[in-house]
Amino acid sequence: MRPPSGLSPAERRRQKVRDTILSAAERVFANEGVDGLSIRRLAEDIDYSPAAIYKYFDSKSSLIEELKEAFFERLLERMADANQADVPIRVRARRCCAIYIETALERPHHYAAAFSSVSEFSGQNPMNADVFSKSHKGKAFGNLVALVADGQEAGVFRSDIGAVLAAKSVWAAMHGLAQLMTHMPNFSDMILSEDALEPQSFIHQHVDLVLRGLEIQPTESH
Amino acid sequence: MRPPSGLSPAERRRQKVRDTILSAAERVFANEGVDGLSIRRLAEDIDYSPAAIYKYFDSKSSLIEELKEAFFERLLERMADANQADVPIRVRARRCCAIYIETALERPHHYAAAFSSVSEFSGQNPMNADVFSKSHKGKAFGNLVALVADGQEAGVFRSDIGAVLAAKSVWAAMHGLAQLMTHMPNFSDMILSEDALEPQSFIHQHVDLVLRGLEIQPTESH
DNA sequence: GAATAATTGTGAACGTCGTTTACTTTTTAA
DNA sequence: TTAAAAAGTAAACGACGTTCACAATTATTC
Repeated sequence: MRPPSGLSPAERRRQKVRDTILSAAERVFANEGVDGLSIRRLAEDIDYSPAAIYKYFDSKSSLIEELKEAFFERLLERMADANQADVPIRVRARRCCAIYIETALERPHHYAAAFSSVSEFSGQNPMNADVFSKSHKGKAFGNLVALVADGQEAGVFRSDIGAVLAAKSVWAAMHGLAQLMTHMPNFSDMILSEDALEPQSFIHQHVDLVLRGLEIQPTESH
Repeated sequence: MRPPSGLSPAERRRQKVRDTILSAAERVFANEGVDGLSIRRLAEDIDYSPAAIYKYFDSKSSLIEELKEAFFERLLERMADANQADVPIRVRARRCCAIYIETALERPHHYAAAFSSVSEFSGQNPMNADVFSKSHKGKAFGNLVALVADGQEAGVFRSDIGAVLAAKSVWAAMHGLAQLMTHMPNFSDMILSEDALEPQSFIHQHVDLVLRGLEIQPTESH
């Protein structure tokens, strides 16, 4: 019934409005974060009434959820690019970790929002693991686990720790630096003032220190 | 003029009301976080009008600031306790790191709030470093730097990285795990389900992995 | 084509919030 | 006792997310 393009004109028109809303939200959110983004302001920006937004999104939080997912899609792509099979595992791992932090720093508000709510894990719903592994965030973590497993098989990484657990440690270490650099004004400043080191160099040093803890024969830093 | 106790009756009465507000806020905040804490609700809890709170605190955020500072005071104490000079540096460092994460996990909302706002560092105000080093958070970091320096002098930690930079790496790594465990429902769940490891054991493994990267002669894990 | 149904958009309202203002009551100081 | 300062309040302001009843538009069916 529908033309080969797959979308009816009505559906296309709807998508267009949806995208207008999303990109207006993206613009505000990237600059001012979740506090600067209000449905009413968004509506004014795109010349709609506030109520109109609710024909396209269930709630403000679900709108933001889409922004976050788009960010993690980008993050996943960038990490996949950095993970070329023909380069040594040690280098590959370092590149992936560094690109993770750098991407987070490019969009600090997105990254912060993704880890903003404290989970109240009252009842453990077993489905959560599934929805996680299908999100971009989950896929990025899956790639990291595979990377660690590769390194273990190659005899470069310690095998006395499970690949999943090791990946979690690495992730946590990278996440922590990204979070601190975006959330603490002093943190990056202190780096420059007291130690005369570029932020990027510090990222690499951090990545190196953490991965060194995972490697069997630690490389002498050069 | 004033009695030896140092505080006039009026001042004591004022302190008492202030404490009433603070402890009511603490109770709500610890259980429900910043979203559950509203000035109006707080006022109702302690049978005052909302406007009354503003005779004791400039704003909601400055009230929360006090809750956070109290938490970091506690954190500082706990880390100082774990840092006994007579125990080997390797163990001391591991204990300090573990207690940091565990304390964060005990009060996830406090910990999250302390790192919730993304800094917009438009103009770098040079005073920030000073106010930081005088906060409990800053003092805790100062202790960590001293700990790292100790280890370097003892020939246990690598000296090719500045003590401040190394301390930042370690802090970031610990912070990351605390943050992920409190913010991601899956994270701790996955640990148990897929790897059958207690959260506490995972914390120690993480600490060990990171500190291993800082040590000259990596200890074989036992 | 006209009639019907579904979708899209709106203004006004509800209940929430942090905060301020003008005012009264209580406590302190002279 | 009287003047000044502090503590406490009701009411309002402006902003927020969200819902509801309703008008306008578009799509579907006879």
